[in-house]
Amino acid sequence: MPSTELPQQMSARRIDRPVPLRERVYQAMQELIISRQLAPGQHLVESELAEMLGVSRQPIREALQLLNSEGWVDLRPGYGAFVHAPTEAEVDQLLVVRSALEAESARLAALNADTEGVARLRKLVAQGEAAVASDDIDGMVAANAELHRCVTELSGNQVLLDFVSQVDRRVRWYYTPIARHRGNKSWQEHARLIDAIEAGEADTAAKAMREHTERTRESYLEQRRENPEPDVAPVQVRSRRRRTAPRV
Amino acid sequence: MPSTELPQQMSARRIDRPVPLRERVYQAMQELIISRQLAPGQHLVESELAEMLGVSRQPIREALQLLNSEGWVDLRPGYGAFVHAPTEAEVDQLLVVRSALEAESARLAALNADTEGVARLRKLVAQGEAAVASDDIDGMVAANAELHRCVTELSGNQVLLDFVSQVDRRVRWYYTPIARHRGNKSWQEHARLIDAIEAGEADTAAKAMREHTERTRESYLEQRRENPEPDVAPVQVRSRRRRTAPRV
DNA sequence: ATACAGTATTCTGTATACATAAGTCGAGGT
DNA sequence: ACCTCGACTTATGTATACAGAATACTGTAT
Repeated sequence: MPSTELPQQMSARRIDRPVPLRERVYQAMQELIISRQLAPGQHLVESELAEMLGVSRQPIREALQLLNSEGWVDLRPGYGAFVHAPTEAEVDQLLVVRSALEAESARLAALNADTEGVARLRKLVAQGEAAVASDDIDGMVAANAELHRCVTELSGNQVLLDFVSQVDRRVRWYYTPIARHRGNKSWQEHARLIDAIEAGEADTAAKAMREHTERTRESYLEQRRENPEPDVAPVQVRSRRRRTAPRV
Repeated sequence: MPSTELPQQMSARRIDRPVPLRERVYQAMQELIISRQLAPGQHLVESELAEMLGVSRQPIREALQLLNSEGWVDLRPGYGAFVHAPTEAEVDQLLVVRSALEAESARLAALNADTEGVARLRKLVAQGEAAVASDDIDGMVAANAELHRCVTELSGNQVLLDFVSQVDRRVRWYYTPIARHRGNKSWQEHARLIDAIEAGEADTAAKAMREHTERTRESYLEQRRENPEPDVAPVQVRSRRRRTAPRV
């Protein structure tokens, strides 16, 4: 198994606080999963992970608890941890949840956002359109993610932000191999959304966001059907290697 | 610190699977928190919990990870775990999230529910009304919880059910000391909701649920203001006992 | 009396070690 | 050839032990 570096320091963190290994492990594993280095369905052996990341089993176990609670891995008691393999139904369901939460975000943002907040949104739209114009796909995706996050922040509801963030990370994972599409259209929808937020029209904003996310969802499902990459390793139960060590 | 029994076996569980201690600890601690035996703001010392529950620190730590990720306790790295002390703002925000998620549940239930599902809902309403009639408060609360859960189940969206369940447990915690009120009115609203679900009127159902939960939320906040029990122990930093052991 | 600095203690973070349950492989019988 | 039973292997579950960080206390000086 390849060795991997643990992130030295996490970003938004109190100064000089040594970040516990479990958090670095959590972060590292999440990225390994997103990047498919740990494939869906794969059996995660604690001792292998420990060796791979250069830590003991304990921080691994604690990180696995978190990853499990957020739907990244499945834990079978007494058996082990497995990278979660989302089914198409589950992806769809998750996108529905996101849609509902983001619509609520938009509604609240319309009620709460001040002019400064709207300005932030406008700026992000400009960034996104610029990225589209220059065919900068990563920039497009980044601007999109930030825009959605910004709307949720402007809702002023921290709990909502927590939930949306959680959902979003999972969606982005499922989404990763696909992503890039629906460029221009999407930004037009964004503009309309922000108009509603600026005008303080809660219902309009919610509706705009819902239609926007619904369209994203449809487009996602469509793409996925054309490109049935994901649940390739559906029931791969165990990656048991040879029983006995290979003798030289 | 008083000693406490760990639940011997959990309910919905594969047969003969020994439930890991971490899950029993998680369950036990959640109940200790809900029942206020562990008060908001209280510093949870791992070794004390371990002794109290008769296990080692490791399962305690793993349970704390879960409890943290679900908002029951706060972890300060290098310092310790504290029972989360929800502020009024947070409770409000959580209720908003629940409102949004349950409205979505109702919408989907209207689209998905079959006659058998509607029958289940009707039966629960009957139970609730019976409980109201006989002044059986616990029965009322239970029927109410089951009804809401049932609606979410009928949505056919498992992911949504997971999220709603999580939110619900937290809400119920905040709610515990208050609960009992708004009896009859609430059940009338339920009936209207179910009518909409039966008729397959998604928007009406969603609206009914939203209004219902909004009203519950207002009533909750009102009650809380009259009865400002919760964040009593807001900043109690540490429950350090004596420095040196008391000599006899 | 108050502020500061040093010291002591407690707790967390992490690693190691052992017990147990789950699963796999192989042999033997039908 | 297939199925069943049994032993073995492996990984998880749990406990214990140790190092280090954070905090609270105490004593002293101003």
